[in-house]
Amino acid sequence: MAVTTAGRGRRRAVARGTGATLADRLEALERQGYRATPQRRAILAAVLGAGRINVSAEEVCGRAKALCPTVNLATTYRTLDLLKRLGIVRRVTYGDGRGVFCANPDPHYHGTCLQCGAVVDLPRGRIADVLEREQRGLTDPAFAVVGHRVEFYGYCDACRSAGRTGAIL
Amino acid sequence: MAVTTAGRGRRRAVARGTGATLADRLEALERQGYRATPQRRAILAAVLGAGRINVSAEEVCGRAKALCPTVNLATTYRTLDLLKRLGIVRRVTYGDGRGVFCANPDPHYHGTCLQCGAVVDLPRGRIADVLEREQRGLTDPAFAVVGHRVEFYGYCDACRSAGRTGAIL
DNA sequence: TATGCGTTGAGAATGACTCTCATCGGCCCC
DNA sequence: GGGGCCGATGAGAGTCATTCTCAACGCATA
Repeated sequence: MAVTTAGRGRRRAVARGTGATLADRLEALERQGYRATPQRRAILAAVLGAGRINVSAEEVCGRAKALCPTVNLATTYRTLDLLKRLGIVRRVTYGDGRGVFCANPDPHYHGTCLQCGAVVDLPRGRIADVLEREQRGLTDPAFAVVGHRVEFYGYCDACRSAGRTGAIL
Repeated sequence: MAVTTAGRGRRRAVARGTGATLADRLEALERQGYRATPQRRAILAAVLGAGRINVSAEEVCGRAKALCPTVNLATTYRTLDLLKRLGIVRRVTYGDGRGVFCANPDPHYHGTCLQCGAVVDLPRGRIADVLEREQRGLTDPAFAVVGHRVEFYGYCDACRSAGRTGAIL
């Protein structure tokens, strides 16, 4: 993975994240010995094209089809799984169990819209530091904590703009 | 274990939080106008009997069958959904999308075992206060936060005891 | 007892995801 | 250039968790 200078000021050494372009990620794929086929390019471009909004496998397939008509749903799942294993994309799970994919491989949190179910990337900010500190102090005889994931509930921009904020938590 | 209408003689199944017993919850069910049928009693007892370990619908069905042999998987899902709507049980989703149910209706966090996938209730402790304070300060133009959920990763007691702690995050 | 309706079991349907298998198509060696 | 190897693909079947449908059951009330 080509490490860009974009994340220089960050403490974490994972600079492949927000700064990594489509080309960077395709290069990473090839460096691991996998072919950058037209289908894989289209699928990766589809995930990247969604920006901060996380997309389902079916959505990725639809978007990828517009770029490469031969893309198939099975190939989409296979490719997303491959990209996930290589750390190029992440998979998160909706409250209802549906999986969505995001192109931001850096640790971050997610916001799930209570109204439309959209999953949006959120910056970790100070919360991560606080949680990591607290997590070390969390001593429970029944469970040894090694990491955490936070999911925020709320309303996405589109639903708020449309005045749809009535769903209950 | 027989399904009794009152928790007579039994220790409280869930002594934390509200301290609601099986009898309390059945009463809540009836107060809302629903019948406390043998199947529903068995299903509720099955969830309560799991204690701090959260159980899948299939597991609940299996445990409930031991108490009331006529319990069916469809009835289990229906009843769990009803109990969830009444706030008597909670449903949380595994990382892989599978749903598990817990009898603790109070807000709390969950620990998912990286090795065996078990989901364990964890106390919120100081983390909740810290997160709620931070959450109010989280101003993002794309998302309005109203609540949060934390999932910790780690190793459950059984896996640690057996030395199975090799799974990667 | 009769009636109404909430609840049930069985099994089909659904939706997300995974697997299988024949085929395609780069790449390497001759 | 030709042939073989093997990774990658599309189509469709299979799996798994969950939900829906529908006829039958059984409790409560009249």
